[in-house]
Amino acid sequence: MDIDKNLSDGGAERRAGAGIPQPSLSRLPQYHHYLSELKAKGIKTVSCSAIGLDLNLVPVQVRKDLQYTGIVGKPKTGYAVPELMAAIETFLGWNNVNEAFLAGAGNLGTALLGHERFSNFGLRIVAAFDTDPEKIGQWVYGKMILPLDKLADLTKRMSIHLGIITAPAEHAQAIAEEMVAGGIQAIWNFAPVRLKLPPQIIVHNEDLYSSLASLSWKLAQRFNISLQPDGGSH
Amino acid sequence: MDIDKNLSDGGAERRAGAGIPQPSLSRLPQYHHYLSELKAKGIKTVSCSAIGLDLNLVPVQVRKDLQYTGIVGKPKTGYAVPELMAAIETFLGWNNVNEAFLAGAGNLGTALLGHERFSNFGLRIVAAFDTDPEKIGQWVYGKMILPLDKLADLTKRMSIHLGIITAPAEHAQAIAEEMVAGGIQAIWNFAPVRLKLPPQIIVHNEDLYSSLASLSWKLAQRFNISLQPDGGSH
DNA sequence: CACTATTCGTGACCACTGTCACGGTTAGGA
DNA sequence: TCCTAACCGTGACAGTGGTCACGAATAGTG
Repeated sequence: MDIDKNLSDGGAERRAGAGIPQPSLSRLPQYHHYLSELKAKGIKTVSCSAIGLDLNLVPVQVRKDLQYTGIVGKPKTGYAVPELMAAIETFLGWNNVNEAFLAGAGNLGTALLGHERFSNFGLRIVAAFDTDPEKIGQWVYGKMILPLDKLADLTKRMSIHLGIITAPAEHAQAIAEEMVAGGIQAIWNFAPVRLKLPPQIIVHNEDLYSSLASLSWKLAQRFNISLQPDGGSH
Repeated sequence: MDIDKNLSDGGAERRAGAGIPQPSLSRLPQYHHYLSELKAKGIKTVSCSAIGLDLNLVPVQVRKDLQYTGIVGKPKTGYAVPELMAAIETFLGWNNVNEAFLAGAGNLGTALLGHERFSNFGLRIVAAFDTDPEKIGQWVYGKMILPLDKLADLTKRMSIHLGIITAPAEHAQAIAEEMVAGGIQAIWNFAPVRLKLPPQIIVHNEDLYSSLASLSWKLAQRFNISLQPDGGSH
C-alpha cells in the first residue's frame, strides 16, 4: 500500500466555509487598537485611506477587512469611530467573555496570567494548572495554581471552553487530550508541537520557534547575500 | 486627489525573491523538533509519510518543505535523521548565533529572557532594556537590565543585529526607531502595532491579540452556529 | 535475477488572498 | 443648484502556497 495517497489533511486548523479570511481576522485587532487611539484623541470619523497610511496597508484591503464586520461607511466621510470599534468587538465576540484554563505555570504561562489586558478582549484566565508541587496551591496574579490531574474534571464542572497550553512540548499532547476529555472547544497552544486532536476542536498554534526560524533565516540570508553579492549560482 | 490610488504596499514584511514560502519556513522547526525526538529514540532514517502521520501533514508537503534545505532522500528508505537535522539547522542559520537586545522587561520580556532553550536555536539575548528605575541595574536570568536610552549606542557598539520588543504598544514605534538608529537589521515585535520602518528592516510581528481574535471569533462562530443551525440565509 | 511495493521528486492544477480598476455616492464650495 | 473631489463598494485579475497525479528509483522477496 502506498500510504502517500492515504492521508487526508488533519483539518483541525482550517474550518471550511468560514466567511472571513484568516489574515483579515488577524488584522481586525490592529484596526481596533488603532481606533482606540483615535477615540482617545477625540476623533469621530476615519477613512480607510487614513487607516492605511498609519498602519501601512492599502486602503482597499482595509475596506475589505472592515466589511466582514458588517459595518458600512459613508462616502466622502469614512466610518464612525465608535461604531466601527463596536462592530469589531461584536464581530470578534469580545463582548461575551471566554473563560479559560491555562496549563503550565512556567515563565510564559505566568506572563500570560499577569496580562490583565486580556480582559478587554473577552479572555479571562480563571485558573492555572501545573504538576510542580511547589507551585500548586500558590496564587499568581490572583489565579490559583491547581494540580494538573484536576484539569479535566474542573473543565467539565465549570464548563470551560478555552484551554491555553504553555507547558513543555513533551506534555502538550497529553494535556490537550485532558482538555478535550473535559469538553474544551478551543486550544491556544504555545508548545512547539502539532497537536493531534479531533477535527472539531479549534486549535491555534503560537509557535515561537517558527517565528524565530523565519527571523534567523532571513538574517542569515541577508548576510549570505551581502557576502556573496553575485548570488553564487556559478 | 484620490489618495486611494496613491499608496503602495509598505513592503516591510515581504522580501522579494526569497526562495522559500513563509509557511514552509514556519514548519521547518517543527520537523526539527520531531527529528530530535526520533534521534533520541535511536531512529536513523525516516520517511515523509511517517513524518506526515505524526505531524498531521500530507507527505508531499513535507517533501517540498524539506527540499528547500537542499537535502535529498533515498527512495524506499527516506531521509537520514542526523543529516536532515543538520540540513535544517544550517538552512535556518542556527549554527551561527544571533545576539539580540530585548526592550521591555515586563512579564513577557522576562519570560523570554528566561527561555534558555533559545540558545539551541541560534538566539542569545544579551541584555534587556527598560525605563523603570526599579528594574534598571537588576539582573534577570543572568542578563542585565539597562536604561533604555543606552539602547541605540550599545546596539552600535556591540553590533547587535536583532531586536526584540516586548514593551507596551505606545512605546514600540519609538523603541524600534532607536534600534534602527543603532543599526539593527531585524526586529521581533511582540507589541500589537504595525511598525513603520525602512523597508530593508526585517520585521516579524508576534501579535497575541491577533491570535486571540482568531480564537474568540471561531468560538463565537461555533456557538452562534449551534444556536441558529439553519444558517439564517433565507 | 525479476518483481513488487514503497518512497522520493516534480510538473500541473486549484484555492485563497491581495491588488487593480471602475462605478456609485456624497460633502463642500462656486 | 450644480460641480468636483474624495471616498466607499465590488467584480475581475494575479501571485502564492497547497494538492494531485505521475514517473523514477530502490529495498526486499521468491
